[in-house]
Amino acid sequence: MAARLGISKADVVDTAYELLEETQNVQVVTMTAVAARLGIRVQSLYAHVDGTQGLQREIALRSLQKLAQRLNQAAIGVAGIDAVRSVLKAQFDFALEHPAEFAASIYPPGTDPQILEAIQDVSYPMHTILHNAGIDDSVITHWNRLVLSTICGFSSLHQNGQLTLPVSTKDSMDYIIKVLVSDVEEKLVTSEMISS
Amino acid sequence: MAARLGISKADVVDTAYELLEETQNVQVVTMTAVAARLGIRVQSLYAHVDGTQGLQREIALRSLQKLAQRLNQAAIGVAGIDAVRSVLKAQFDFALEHPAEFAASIYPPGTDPQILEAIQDVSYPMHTILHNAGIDDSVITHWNRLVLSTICGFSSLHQNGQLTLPVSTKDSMDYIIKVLVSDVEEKLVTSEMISS
DNA sequence: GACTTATATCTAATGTCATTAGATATGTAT
DNA sequence: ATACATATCTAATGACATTAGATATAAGTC
Repeated sequence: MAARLGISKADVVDTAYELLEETQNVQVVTMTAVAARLGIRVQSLYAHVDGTQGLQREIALRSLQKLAQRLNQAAIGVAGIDAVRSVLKAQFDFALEHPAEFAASIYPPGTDPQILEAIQDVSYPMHTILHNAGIDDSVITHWNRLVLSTICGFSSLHQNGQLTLPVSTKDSMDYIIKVLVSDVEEKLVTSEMISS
Repeated sequence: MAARLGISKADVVDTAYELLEETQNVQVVTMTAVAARLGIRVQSLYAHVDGTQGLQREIALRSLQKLAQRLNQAAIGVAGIDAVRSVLKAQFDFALEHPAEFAASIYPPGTDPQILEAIQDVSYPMHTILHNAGIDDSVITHWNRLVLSTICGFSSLHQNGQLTLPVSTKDSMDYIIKVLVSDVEEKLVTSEMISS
Protein backbone atom coordinates (compact mmCIF):
# COMPACT_ATOMS: atom_id res chain seq x y z
CA MET A 1 0.00 0.00 0.00
CA ALA A 2 1.30 3.41 -0.93
CA ALA A 3 2.00 6.09 1.66
CA ARG A 4 -0.94 8.25 2.66
CA LEU A 5 -0.45 11.63 1.09
CA GLY A 6 -3.10 13.48 3.00
CA ILE A 7 -4.70 15.04 -0.02
CA SER A 8 -7.74 17.16 0.74
CA LYS A 9 -10.76 18.04 -1.35
CA ALA A 10 -9.28 21.52 -1.77
CA ASP A 11 -6.09 19.99 -3.18
CA VAL A 12 -8.09 18.04 -5.71
CA VAL A 13 -10.04 21.07 -6.85
CA ASP A 14 -6.86 23.16 -6.89
CA THR A 15 -5.21 20.64 -9.17
CA ALA A 16 -8.21 20.41 -11.46
CA TYR A 17 -8.41 24.18 -11.66
CA GLU A 18 -4.69 24.41 -12.42
CA LEU A 19 -5.20 22.08 -15.36
CA LEU A 20 -8.05 24.23 -16.58
CA GLU A 21 -6.09 27.47 -16.20
CA GLU A 22 -3.02 26.11 -17.95
CA THR A 23 -4.76 24.54 -20.91
CA GLN A 24 -8.01 26.53 -21.07
CA ASN A 25 -9.43 23.25 -22.34
CA VAL A 26 -12.25 21.51 -20.51
CA GLN A 27 -11.53 18.23 -22.30
CA VAL A 28 -8.21 17.99 -20.48
CA VAL A 29 -9.72 18.16 -17.01
CA THR A 30 -10.59 14.49 -16.51
CA MET A 31 -10.63 12.49 -13.31
CA THR A 32 -7.72 10.52 -14.72
CA ALA A 33 -5.61 13.59 -15.45
CA VAL A 34 -6.26 15.14 -12.04
CA ALA A 35 -5.32 11.89 -10.28
CA ALA A 36 -2.18 11.55 -12.38
CA ARG A 37 -1.05 15.06 -11.48
CA LEU A 38 -1.68 14.37 -7.80
CA GLY A 39 0.25 11.11 -8.04
CA ILE A 40 -2.59 8.89 -6.96
CA ARG A 41 -4.96 6.40 -8.63
CA VAL A 42 -8.13 7.66 -10.23
CA GLN A 43 -10.33 5.68 -7.92
CA SER A 44 -8.84 7.44 -4.90
CA LEU A 45 -10.31 10.72 -6.10
CA TYR A 46 -13.80 9.49 -5.32
CA ALA A 47 -13.00 9.85 -1.62
CA HIS A 48 -12.69 13.61 -2.12
CA VAL A 49 -15.00 14.51 -4.95
CA ASP A 50 -18.31 13.20 -6.22
CA GLY A 51 -17.07 11.98 -9.59
CA THR A 52 -16.81 14.03 -12.76
CA GLN A 53 -20.09 15.79 -12.02
CA GLY A 54 -18.95 16.86 -8.58
CA LEU A 55 -15.60 18.03 -9.92
CA GLN A 56 -17.24 20.16 -12.57
CA ARG A 57 -19.51 21.70 -9.97
CA GLU A 58 -16.51 22.65 -7.84
CA ILE A 59 -14.80 24.16 -10.86
CA ALA A 60 -17.95 26.10 -11.70
CA LEU A 61 -18.00 27.50 -8.18
CA ARG A 62 -14.39 28.64 -8.35
CA SER A 63 -14.86 30.18 -11.78
CA LEU A 64 -17.90 32.07 -10.58
CA GLN A 65 -16.04 33.33 -7.51
CA LYS A 66 -13.05 34.43 -9.59
CA LEU A 67 -15.35 36.23 -12.02
CA ALA A 68 -17.31 37.85 -9.19
CA GLN A 69 -14.10 39.24 -7.75
CA ARG A 70 -13.10 40.79 -11.09
CA LEU A 71 -16.49 42.37 -11.59
CA ASN A 72 -16.58 43.82 -8.08
CA GLN A 73 -13.14 45.36 -8.61
CA ALA A 74 -14.27 46.81 -11.93
CA ALA A 75 -17.20 48.51 -10.23
CA ILE A 76 -15.06 50.37 -7.70
CA GLY A 77 -14.72 54.13 -8.11
CA VAL A 78 -16.91 54.47 -11.17
CA ALA A 79 -20.48 55.62 -11.53
CA GLY A 80 -23.35 55.80 -13.99
CA ILE A 81 -22.81 54.71 -17.54
CA ASP A 82 -19.03 54.53 -16.97
CA ALA A 83 -19.63 51.93 -14.31
CA VAL A 84 -21.76 49.90 -16.69
CA ARG A 85 -19.02 50.06 -19.31
CA SER A 86 -16.31 49.15 -16.83
CA VAL A 87 -18.08 46.07 -15.47
CA LEU A 88 -19.12 44.99 -18.95
CA LYS A 89 -15.55 45.34 -20.18
CA ALA A 90 -14.28 43.28 -17.25
CA GLN A 91 -16.75 40.55 -18.08
CA PHE A 92 -15.65 40.46 -21.72
CA ASP A 93 -11.99 40.47 -20.76
CA PHE A 94 -12.44 37.57 -18.39
CA ALA A 95 -14.38 35.59 -20.99
CA LEU A 96 -11.75 36.14 -23.67
CA GLU A 97 -8.67 35.72 -21.49
CA HIS A 98 -9.95 32.65 -19.68
CA PRO A 99 -12.45 31.09 -22.09
CA ALA A 100 -12.58 27.66 -20.47
CA GLU A 101 -12.99 29.09 -16.99
CA PHE A 102 -15.74 31.37 -18.23
CA ALA A 103 -17.42 28.44 -19.96
CA ALA A 104 -17.16 26.44 -16.73
CA SER A 105 -18.90 29.25 -14.89
CA ILE A 106 -21.94 28.75 -17.10
CA TYR A 107 -23.30 25.95 -14.95
CA PRO A 108 -27.00 25.05 -14.58
CA PRO A 109 -27.80 26.21 -11.03
CA GLY A 110 -31.04 24.31 -10.53
CA THR A 111 -31.70 24.65 -6.81
CA ASP A 112 -28.08 24.34 -5.70
CA PRO A 113 -27.70 27.00 -2.98
CA GLN A 114 -23.94 27.50 -3.32
CA ILE A 115 -24.11 27.91 -7.08
CA LEU A 116 -27.06 30.25 -6.75
CA GLU A 117 -25.15 32.33 -4.22
CA ALA A 118 -22.08 32.48 -6.45
CA ILE A 119 -24.22 33.61 -9.39
CA GLN A 120 -25.74 36.21 -7.12
CA ASP A 121 -22.24 37.52 -6.33
CA VAL A 122 -21.43 37.74 -10.03
CA SER A 123 -24.64 39.61 -10.81
CA TYR A 124 -24.46 41.91 -7.82
CA PRO A 125 -22.32 44.82 -9.06
CA MET A 126 -24.08 45.33 -12.38
CA HIS A 127 -27.48 44.82 -10.85
CA THR A 128 -26.74 47.40 -8.18
CA ILE A 129 -25.56 49.93 -10.75
CA LEU A 130 -28.64 49.48 -12.92
CA HIS A 131 -31.07 49.32 -10.02
CA ASN A 132 -29.70 52.52 -8.50
CA ALA A 133 -30.06 54.13 -11.89
CA GLY A 134 -33.77 53.52 -11.56
CA ILE A 135 -34.06 50.90 -14.27
CA ASP A 136 -36.95 48.49 -14.00
CA ASP A 137 -36.08 45.03 -12.65
CA SER A 138 -37.60 43.12 -15.55
CA VAL A 139 -35.72 45.34 -18.00
CA ILE A 140 -32.54 44.66 -16.06
CA THR A 141 -33.18 40.95 -16.45
CA HIS A 142 -33.77 41.25 -20.20
CA TRP A 143 -30.62 43.30 -20.63
CA ASN A 144 -28.59 40.92 -18.45
CA ARG A 145 -29.75 38.03 -20.58
CA LEU A 146 -28.74 39.90 -23.70
CA VAL A 147 -25.32 40.61 -22.24
CA LEU A 148 -24.68 37.13 -20.91
CA SER A 149 -25.86 35.55 -24.16
CA THR A 150 -23.61 37.79 -26.20
CA ILE A 151 -20.50 37.31 -24.10
CA CYS A 152 -21.10 33.60 -23.84
CA GLY A 153 -21.48 33.26 -27.60
CA PHE A 154 -18.67 35.62 -28.51
CA SER A 155 -16.25 33.85 -26.20
CA SER A 156 -17.08 30.44 -27.56
CA LEU A 157 -17.02 31.55 -31.20
CA HIS A 158 -13.71 33.27 -30.56
CA GLN A 159 -12.13 30.23 -28.96
CA ASN A 160 -13.43 27.82 -31.58
CA GLY A 161 -11.99 29.69 -34.51
CA GLN A 162 -15.39 30.74 -35.79
CA LEU A 163 -14.50 34.37 -36.37
CA THR A 164 -12.45 33.85 -39.51
CA LEU A 165 -13.15 36.91 -41.64
CA PRO A 166 -10.26 39.37 -41.95
CA VAL A 167 -11.91 41.83 -39.57
CA SER A 168 -10.43 42.58 -36.15
CA THR A 169 -12.17 40.67 -33.37
CA LYS A 170 -11.01 43.36 -30.96
CA ASP A 171 -12.93 45.92 -33.03
CA SER A 172 -15.95 43.63 -33.03
CA MET A 173 -15.79 43.44 -29.26
CA ASP A 174 -15.66 47.24 -29.01
CA TYR A 175 -18.60 47.46 -31.41
CA ILE A 176 -20.58 44.99 -29.33
CA ILE A 177 -19.81 46.74 -26.06
CA LYS A 178 -20.88 50.03 -27.58
CA VAL A 179 -24.23 48.57 -28.66
CA LEU A 180 -24.87 47.05 -25.25
CA VAL A 181 -23.88 50.20 -23.37
CA SER A 182 -25.94 52.43 -25.70
CA ASP A 183 -29.02 50.37 -24.97
CA VAL A 184 -28.63 51.05 -21.25
CA GLU A 185 -27.70 54.67 -21.81
CA GLU A 186 -31.01 55.34 -23.55
CA LYS A 187 -32.84 54.18 -20.46
CA LEU A 188 -30.66 56.26 -18.17
CA VAL A 189 -31.25 59.38 -20.19
CA THR A 190 -34.95 58.72 -20.24
CA SER A 191 -35.21 58.34 -16.47
CA GLU A 192 -33.11 61.47 -15.94
CA MET A 193 -35.46 63.38 -18.23
CA ILE A 194 -38.45 62.09 -16.30
CA SER A 195 -36.99 63.06 -12.93
CA SER A 196 -36.05 66.56 -14.04
CA MET B 1 -21.33 -13.34 -41.94
CA ALA B 2 -24.42 -11.19 -41.85
CA ALA B 3 -26.28 -10.21 -44.95
CA ARG B 4 -25.05 -7.14 -46.75
CA LEU B 5 -27.55 -4.39 -46.13
CA GLY B 6 -26.29 -1.94 -48.69
CA ILE B 7 -26.15 1.01 -46.35
CA SER B 8 -24.82 4.19 -47.90
CA LYS B 9 -23.05 7.17 -46.41
CA ALA B 10 -26.28 9.12 -46.81
CA ASP B 11 -28.14 6.49 -44.78
CA VAL B 12 -25.61 6.81 -41.98
CA VAL B 13 -25.84 10.58 -41.87
CA ASP B 14 -29.65 10.38 -42.13
CA THR B 15 -29.74 8.11 -39.11
CA ALA B 16 -27.37 10.26 -37.11
CA TYR B 17 -29.39 13.36 -37.95
CA GLU B 18 -32.61 11.59 -36.99
CA LEU B 19 -31.14 10.88 -33.58
CA LEU B 20 -30.15 14.52 -33.24
CA GLU B 21 -33.58 15.80 -34.31
CA GLU B 22 -35.45 13.45 -32.01
CA THR B 23 -33.39 14.03 -28.89
CA GLN B 24 -31.89 17.49 -29.54
CA ASN B 25 -28.98 16.11 -27.55
CA VAL B 26 -25.52 15.87 -29.10
CA GLN B 27 -24.38 13.41 -26.45
CA VAL B 28 -26.77 10.82 -27.83
CA VAL B 29 -25.34 10.89 -31.34
CA THR B 30 -22.49 8.41 -30.90
CA MET B 31 -21.02 6.02 -33.44
CA THR B 32 -22.40 3.21 -31.29
CA ALA B 33 -25.94 4.59 -31.24
CA VAL B 34 -25.98 5.23 -34.98
CA ALA B 35 -24.73 1.71 -35.70
CA ALA B 36 -27.29 0.20 -33.35
CA ARG B 37 -30.13 2.02 -35.05
CA LEU B 38 -28.88 0.86 -38.44
CA GLY B 39 -28.61 -2.72 -37.15
CA ILE B 40 -24.91 -3.10 -37.86
CA ARG B 41 -21.72 -3.20 -35.80
CA VAL B 42 -20.00 0.03 -34.85
CA GLN B 43 -16.87 -0.86 -36.75
CA SER B 44 -18.84 -1.17 -39.98
CA LEU B 45 -19.63 2.53 -39.83
CA TYR B 46 -16.03 3.38 -40.56
CA ALA B 47 -16.55 2.20 -44.14
CA HIS B 48 -19.01 5.07 -44.63
CA VAL B 49 -17.90 7.86 -42.36
CA ASP B 50 -14.55 9.09 -41.06
CA GLY B 51 -15.16 8.34 -37.40
CA THR B 52 -16.83 10.63 -34.89
CA GLN B 53 -15.11 13.67 -36.36
CA GLY B 54 -16.34 12.92 -39.84
CA LEU B 55 -19.83 12.24 -38.59
CA GLN B 56 -19.97 15.57 -36.77
CA ARG B 57 -18.79 17.34 -39.87
CA GLU B 58 -21.59 15.79 -41.91
CA ILE B 59 -24.11 16.79 -39.27
CA ALA B 60 -22.73 20.32 -39.26
CA LEU B 61 -23.18 20.47 -43.03
CA ARG B 62 -26.79 19.33 -42.85
CA SER B 63 -27.58 21.72 -40.02
CA LEU B 64 -26.09 24.61 -41.95
CA GLN B 65 -28.06 23.69 -45.07
CA LYS B 66 -31.30 23.39 -43.13
CA LEU B 67 -30.67 26.75 -41.49
CA ALA B 68 -29.75 28.37 -44.81
CA GLN B 69 -33.04 27.22 -46.28
CA ARG B 70 -35.04 28.73 -43.42
CA LEU B 71 -33.22 32.05 -43.66
CA ASN B 72 -33.67 32.27 -47.41
CA GLN B 73 -37.39 31.63 -47.02
CA ALA B 74 -37.61 34.30 -44.34
CA ALA B 75 -36.04 36.84 -46.70
CA ILE B 76 -38.64 36.35 -49.43
CA GLY B 77 -41.09 39.17 -50.02
CA VAL B 78 -39.78 41.53 -47.38
CA ALA B 79 -37.54 44.58 -47.65
CA GLY B 80 -35.52 47.02 -45.60
CA ILE B 81 -35.67 46.82 -41.85
CA ASP B 82 -38.59 44.39 -42.02
CA ALA B 83 -36.38 41.98 -43.92
CA VAL B 84 -33.70 42.28 -41.26
CA ARG B 85 -36.25 41.54 -38.57
CA SER B 86 -37.72 38.62 -40.46
CA VAL B 87 -34.40 36.88 -41.08
CA LEU B 88 -33.23 37.58 -37.55
CA LYS B 89 -36.45 36.13 -36.16
CA ALA B 90 -36.05 33.02 -38.29
CA GLN B 91 -32.53 32.56 -36.96
CA PHE B 92 -33.71 32.84 -33.36
CA ASP B 93 -36.61 30.49 -33.97
CA PHE B 94 -34.37 27.86 -35.49
CA ALA B 95 -31.89 28.15 -32.62
CA LEU B 96 -34.59 27.79 -29.98
CA GLU B 97 -36.67 25.11 -31.68
CA HIS B 98 -33.70 22.95 -32.71
CA PRO B 99 -30.99 23.84 -30.19
CA ALA B 100 -28.78 20.82 -30.82
CA GLU B 101 -28.95 21.22 -34.57
CA PHE B 102 -28.14 24.90 -34.24
CA ALA B 103 -25.23 24.06 -31.94
CA ALA B 104 -24.02 21.50 -34.47
CA SER B 105 -24.05 24.17 -37.15
CA ILE B 106 -21.47 26.13 -35.15
CA TYR B 107 -18.57 24.17 -36.57
CA PRO B 108 -15.01 25.49 -37.00
CA PRO B 109 -14.71 25.89 -40.79
CA GLY B 110 -10.93 26.13 -41.04
CA THR B 111 -10.26 25.78 -44.75
CA ASP B 112 -12.95 23.15 -45.40
CA PRO B 113 -14.53 24.26 -48.71
CA GLN B 114 -17.90 22.57 -48.19
CA ILE B 115 -18.34 24.00 -44.71
CA LEU B 116 -17.25 27.42 -45.92
CA GLU B 117 -19.76 27.24 -48.75
CA ALA B 118 -22.56 26.21 -46.38
CA ILE B 119 -21.71 29.10 -44.07
CA GLN B 120 -21.76 31.37 -47.08
CA ASP B 121 -25.28 30.17 -47.88
CA VAL B 122 -26.40 30.87 -44.33
CA SER B 123 -24.94 34.36 -44.36
CA TYR B 124 -26.15 35.24 -47.84
CA PRO B 125 -29.66 36.60 -47.25
CA MET B 126 -28.81 38.91 -44.35
CA HIS B 127 -25.60 40.05 -45.99
CA THR B 128 -27.46 40.89 -49.18
CA ILE B 129 -30.09 42.88 -47.30
CA LEU B 130 -27.51 44.89 -45.37
CA HIS B 131 -25.18 45.36 -48.32
CA ASN B 132 -28.00 46.65 -50.51
CA ALA B 133 -28.93 49.02 -47.72
CA GLY B 134 -25.52 50.57 -48.20
CA ILE B 135 -24.02 49.44 -44.92
CA ASP B 136 -20.27 49.16 -44.79
CA ASP B 137 -18.87 45.64 -45.07
CA SER B 138 -16.80 45.79 -41.90
CA VAL B 139 -19.80 47.12 -40.00
CA ILE B 140 -21.86 44.24 -41.40
CA THR B 141 -19.25 41.84 -40.06
CA HIS B 142 -19.26 43.42 -36.60
CA TRP B 143 -23.04 43.32 -36.48
CA ASN B 144 -23.14 39.74 -37.76
CA ARG B 145 -20.73 38.73 -35.04
CA LEU B 146 -22.89 40.45 -32.44
CA VAL B 147 -25.96 38.65 -33.74
CA LEU B 148 -24.37 35.23 -34.02
CA SER B 149 -22.79 35.56 -30.57
CA THR B 150 -26.08 36.55 -29.03
CA ILE B 151 -28.16 33.83 -30.64
CA CYS B 152 -25.52 31.23 -29.93
CA GLY B 153 -25.35 32.21 -26.28
CA PHE B 154 -29.08 32.66 -25.81
CA SER B 155 -29.83 29.28 -27.33
CA SER B 156 -27.31 27.48 -25.17
CA LEU B 157 -28.33 29.30 -21.98
CA HIS B 158 -31.94 28.57 -22.76
CA GLN B 159 -31.36 24.88 -23.33
CA ASN B 160 -29.14 24.45 -20.28
CA GLY B 161 -31.66 25.87 -17.84
CA GLN B 162 -29.59 28.98 -17.21
CA LEU B 163 -32.45 31.44 -17.56
CA THR B 164 -34.10 30.72 -14.24
CA LEU B 165 -35.47 34.05 -13.08
CA PRO B 166 -39.26 34.40 -13.20
CA VAL B 167 -39.11 36.59 -16.29
CA SER B 168 -40.44 35.40 -19.64
CA THR B 169 -37.69 34.18 -21.94
CA LYS B 170 -39.97 34.95 -24.87
CA ASP B 171 -40.04 38.58 -23.75
CA SER B 172 -36.27 38.53 -23.39
CA MET B 173 -35.98 37.28 -26.96
CA ASP B 174 -38.22 40.07 -28.19
CA TYR B 175 -36.17 42.58 -26.23
CA ILE B 176 -32.96 41.25 -27.72
CA ILE B 177 -34.30 41.27 -31.25
CA LYS B 178 -35.44 44.84 -30.78
CA VAL B 179 -31.96 45.93 -29.65
CA LEU B 180 -30.28 44.19 -32.56
CA VAL B 181 -32.73 45.55 -35.13
CA SER B 182 -32.52 49.06 -33.69
CA ASP B 183 -28.78 49.07 -34.09
CA VAL B 184 -29.14 48.35 -37.80
CA GLU B 185 -32.02 50.78 -38.17
CA GLU B 186 -29.85 53.65 -36.96
CA LYS B 187 -27.44 52.94 -39.75
CA LEU B 188 -30.18 52.70 -42.34
CA VAL B 189 -31.66 56.00 -41.30
CA THR B 190 -28.25 57.61 -41.37
CA SER B 191 -27.49 56.47 -44.89
CA GLU B 192 -30.92 57.57 -46.08
CA MET B 193 -30.27 60.97 -44.59
CA ILE B 194 -26.95 61.18 -46.35
CA SER B 195 -28.39 60.20 -49.71
CA SER B 196 -31.29 62.67 -49.47
C1' DG C 1 -22.23 -19.46 -66.11
C1' DA C 2 -17.61 -19.32 -63.90
C1' DC C 3 -14.14 -16.02 -62.33
C1' DT C 4 -12.42 -11.81 -60.58
C1' DT C 5 -12.81 -7.75 -58.03
C1' DA C 6 -14.57 -4.33 -54.99
C1' DT C 7 -16.51 -3.54 -50.72
C1' DA C 8 -19.87 -3.89 -46.97
C1' DT C 9 -19.88 -6.18 -42.97
C1' DC C 10 -17.92 -8.99 -39.59
C1' DT C 11 -14.74 -10.74 -35.46
C1' DA C 12 -10.93 -9.67 -32.60
C1' DA C 13 -8.15 -6.67 -30.07
C1' DT C 14 -6.68 -2.29 -27.91
C1' DG C 15 -7.08 2.03 -25.52
C1' DT C 16 -9.23 5.76 -22.79
C1' DC C 17 -12.25 7.32 -19.35
C1' DA C 18 -15.61 6.73 -15.45
C1' DT C 19 -17.22 4.19 -11.74
C1' DT C 20 -18.24 0.64 -7.97
C1' DA C 21 -16.80 -2.83 -4.55
C1' DG C 22 -13.96 -4.36 -1.33
C1' DA C 23 -9.17 -4.75 0.84
C1' DT C 24 -5.36 -2.51 3.43
C1' DA C 25 -2.51 0.53 5.63
C1' DT C 26 -1.88 4.88 7.95
C1' DG C 27 -2.95 8.65 11.18
C1' DT C 28 -5.57 10.01 15.23
C1' DA C 29 -8.07 9.43 19.35
C1' DT C 30 -9.17 6.81 23.44
C1' DA D 1 -1.47 -0.27 23.14
C1' DT D 2 -5.98 -0.58 20.95
C1' DA D 3 -9.73 0.97 18.18
C1' DC D 4 -11.54 3.63 14.69
C1' DA D 5 -11.86 6.52 10.73
C1' DT D 6 -10.31 7.14 6.24
C1' DA D 7 -7.04 7.83 2.43
C1' DT D 8 -5.36 4.99 -0.78
C1' DC D 9 -5.03 0.78 -3.10
C1' DT D 10 -6.24 -3.52 -6.31
C1' DA D 11 -9.69 -5.63 -9.02
C1' DA D 12 -13.48 -5.62 -12.04
C1' DT D 13 -17.01 -3.67 -15.12
C1' DG D 14 -18.95 -0.90 -18.66
C1' DA D 15 -19.46 2.69 -22.38
C1' DC D 16 -17.35 4.57 -26.35
C1' DA D 17 -13.85 4.98 -30.20
C1' DT D 18 -10.74 2.99 -33.20
C1' DT D 19 -7.54 -0.18 -35.99
C1' DA D 20 -6.40 -4.58 -38.26
C1' DG D 21 -7.55 -8.25 -40.71
C1' DA D 22 -11.02 -11.89 -42.29
C1' DT D 23 -15.17 -13.08 -45.08
C1' DA D 24 -19.13 -13.04 -47.67
C1' DT D 25 -21.93 -10.72 -50.95
C1' DA D 26 -22.82 -7.90 -55.08
C1' DA D 27 -21.33 -6.45 -59.47
C1' DG D 28 -18.57 -6.67 -63.56
C1' DT D 29 -15.84 -9.48 -67.10
C1' DC D 30 -14.77 -13.08 -70.12
